[in-house]
Amino acid sequence: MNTKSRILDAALTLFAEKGYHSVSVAEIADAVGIKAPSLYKHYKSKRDIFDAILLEMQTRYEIQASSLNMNGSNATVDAGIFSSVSEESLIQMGIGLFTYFLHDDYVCRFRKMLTIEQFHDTELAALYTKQYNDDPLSYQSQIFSMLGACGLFRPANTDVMALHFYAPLYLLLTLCDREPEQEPEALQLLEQHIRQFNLIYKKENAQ
Amino acid sequence: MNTKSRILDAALTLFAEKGYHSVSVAEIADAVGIKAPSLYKHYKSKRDIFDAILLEMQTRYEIQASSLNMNGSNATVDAGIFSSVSEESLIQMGIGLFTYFLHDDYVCRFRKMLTIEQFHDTELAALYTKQYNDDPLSYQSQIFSMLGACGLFRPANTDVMALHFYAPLYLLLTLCDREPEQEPEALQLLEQHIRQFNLIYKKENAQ
DNA sequence: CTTGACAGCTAACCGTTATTAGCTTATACT
DNA sequence: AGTATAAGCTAATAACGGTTAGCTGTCAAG
Repeated sequence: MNTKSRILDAALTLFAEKGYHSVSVAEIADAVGIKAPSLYKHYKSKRDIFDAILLEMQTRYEIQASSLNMNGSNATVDAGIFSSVSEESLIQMGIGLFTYFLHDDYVCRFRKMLTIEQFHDTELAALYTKQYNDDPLSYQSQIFSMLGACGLFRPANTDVMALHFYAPLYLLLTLCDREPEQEPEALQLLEQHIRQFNLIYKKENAQ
Repeated sequence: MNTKSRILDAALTLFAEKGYHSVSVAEIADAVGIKAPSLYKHYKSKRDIFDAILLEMQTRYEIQASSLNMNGSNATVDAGIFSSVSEESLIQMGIGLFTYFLHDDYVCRFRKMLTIEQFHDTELAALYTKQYNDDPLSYQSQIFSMLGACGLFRPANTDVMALHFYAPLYLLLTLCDREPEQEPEALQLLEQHIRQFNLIYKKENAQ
């Protein structure tokens, strides 16, 4: 990996732990293994590094999201995948989403950074809300409306269903960001949550 | 209000918006209407101000929590209150908890500050987890286990029930911290959530 | 009236911070 | 070979950070 992206990587790690202001450029340089002034050969200011992280992560997210059709309007989730939806496949979806969010190194550090910086700037606040509230919720909502149309789930307000499905996931995710050692309990609770969710919303006669 | 507590108040406001490190003592002094060195007549360091906020808010919380019996072990929630539990009373409980968390000025600013500082220090992380995850969840769990014992709710894993009830509340709360103008939609969604929750878990023959 | 504590001020200090200037070296291109 | 560009370095700068010293005025207690 070249120096320019190693700087980004080191900066992201530090920003995620202590926040933008609490990290000095010397610290970032140290983590990369160069001296502070050398950073300026690659980025024109400290703020520029932050902005580059933002840009990088945003494009990364959009690629990921559009490949999953998680982006707002044009919903074309393949209903075929869920035509034979089972409890296990729902659990797999939940745990998959959860562990991706939790273990992808970049995603994880970026989320922590946004968490710390969200009140500084309305742009960052909007970004956080989009990535960790609005997009996942509308994605889930679409899935449940399809499952409802297929007759697999009871008819119900799909926005609320999405909230019921996603909010526990979100809570446990932010918990594990804070206390990584609680991950096993969190995973167990997550599985119980999805099982109970399935029990509650699934039509008795379905499958 | 005397200067000493006005300093605490101003500092909390600033820390909640920008985080500890991004706020200078000059800024705090400015907000109070004095010069920076005068602060040192009341607190011996910047860190001391932060610690005073922590102490103040922690005792405030413990008073509030013990009056609601939200504190961990000794659960003696008065089951009588819920002996005639209705959908409306459940909604009132949820919205009451929500608006208290959201509108109490001190509670709100302190939560934001903890959100920003949670990754700095394991003590702060533990405090956040206690106040916004563990305590509310175990409180709700106790309530639901009582309601289950009364035969008003279907038997189910009460920890998961608590998660189902509280997690949406938590998500919407952190959303409103970030985007206060979304409060009306959040409140509406919250009410729908509780209504659906009630519909799902309540025994059909109850009442 | 005197004294002493309190709470404010200005000036100064010293460490840290982001950033710039200018030098050196190595690599790539002509 | 010669030259230009890239990427590192050291040294320096200017601003800002928290903090201390020391002065002034106020006000209550003796």
